[in-house]
Amino acid sequence: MNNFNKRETLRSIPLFSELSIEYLRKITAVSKIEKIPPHKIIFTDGDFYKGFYIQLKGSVKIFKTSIDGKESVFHIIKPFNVFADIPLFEGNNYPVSAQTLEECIVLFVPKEGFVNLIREEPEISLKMLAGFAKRLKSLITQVEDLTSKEVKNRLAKYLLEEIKNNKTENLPEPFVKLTIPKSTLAAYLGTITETLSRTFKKFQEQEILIIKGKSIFIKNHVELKKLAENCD
Amino acid sequence: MNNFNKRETLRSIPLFSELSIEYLRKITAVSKIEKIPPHKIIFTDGDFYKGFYIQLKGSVKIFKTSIDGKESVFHIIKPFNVFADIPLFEGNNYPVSAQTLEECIVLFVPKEGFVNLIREEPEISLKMLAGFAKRLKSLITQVEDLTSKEVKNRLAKYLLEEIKNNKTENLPEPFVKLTIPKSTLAAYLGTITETLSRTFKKFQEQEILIIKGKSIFIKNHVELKKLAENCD
DNA sequence: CATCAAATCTGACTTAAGTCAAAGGAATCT
DNA sequence: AGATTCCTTTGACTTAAGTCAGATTTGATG
Repeated sequence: MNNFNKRETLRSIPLFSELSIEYLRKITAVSKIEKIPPHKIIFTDGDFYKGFYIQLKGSVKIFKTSIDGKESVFHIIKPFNVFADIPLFEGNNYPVSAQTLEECIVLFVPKEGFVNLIREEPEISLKMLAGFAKRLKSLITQVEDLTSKEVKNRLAKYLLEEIKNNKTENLPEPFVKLTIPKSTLAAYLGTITETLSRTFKKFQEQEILIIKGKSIFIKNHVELKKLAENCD
Repeated sequence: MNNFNKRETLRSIPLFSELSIEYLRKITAVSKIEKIPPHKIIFTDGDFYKGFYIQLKGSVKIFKTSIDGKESVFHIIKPFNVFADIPLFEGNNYPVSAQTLEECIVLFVPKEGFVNLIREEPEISLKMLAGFAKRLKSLITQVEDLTSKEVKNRLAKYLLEEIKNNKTENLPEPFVKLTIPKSTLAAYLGTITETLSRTFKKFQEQEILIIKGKSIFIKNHVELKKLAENCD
């Protein structure tokens, strides 16, 4: 499908990179490359668990909606990251929901037999443990930020991370292109759209940044860094 | 040391329960049972990583202190749980701090060679993956609660969980004995002592519970459940 | 390109929860 | 026991951020 040769693709995924040909074949035999349209729900919190995904193109929102309709966003999945792997080891249902933010290409790996594969190929479990460890750290940071920082600090931190991801930090004027809707960003920062909008406005008034459409140009990198570290 | 025979103790820890005698011996050879006095810092965020711990007796607070002195509590470790295992797979330093809340007995396992052991005994990595998966879920819930619930809801939820843990839920009057100081509970709920104190007061005024010293008697279990689910 | 719907912004208002300061209570130690 | 220190509670005040309602912009679609 598309430009995605399956064998080649699997090789380039860190999780599988050191797998023997034999096991690689086993996985290609059962896994499926899927193209998913934008804004499509991939699975919902509580659905029966079928398997996990490896993101190849586009981004996916991992979230949960509470009884009263409030949405919490835990992760924005970018290419080559794995998602929905927790239930391989805990529980029989998806603990969260996933929705594409744009058109996505993913590799779906059904759970059947995968745990046995892990048992046989210790390198995979070490890679998975490393992946889990990384995510645990990121969630710890998220909890810490939610309890000890204000929205302006969390937004500043997010923007700095995006600048790093896009490698524009050393430009005279670093910038960020918003790839997710503001409503999703708000939920990811643990707030609502109105508050996010007001925070952006404040930043513009203080001449920290300028917004043009989906692009945000950083005017005062130093001040943004101060805000991200909570020393304002 | 004490009533803790090392071999016996290791057997009773889920993580190691299915280990062959040979490996059990390897671990007992390097691991150490330690008695730690109350309120002692075991390690601090940023310290060079030496190994992980298995809680045998007492409870330990896993936390982080921000630049401006605010404390976030991520976990209260109870017996037979593992802590400080993340850096085995990610980074060279402890990402959080740990402090005993009372006198504790722990088993310390130095990192040296442990990762190799995992490589050789796939059952251990599966157990660790399961442990990580469980903690990821708990942190996801924590993030969700912090973003979508108020202090009263989070406190109600905590109390219900404690009732379950102490198995007093089916008594005519369920109760909880606070094993941690209120300041720690406040940080765990993502708030401060003053707010926690006021919330307890409100609950008493609404006759949901009665506090006598360190004991909390639940008068209105139904109402507490409603609060925990955010339908008040 | 005109129209509709969705996303975003703005203003007025409310409120949960934080800050600061001070008073009780409980625990610990000679 | 008495004193010191720590923990918890209470009151008065401030503020960040949520709610609600309406305006504006943007994007999609025929």
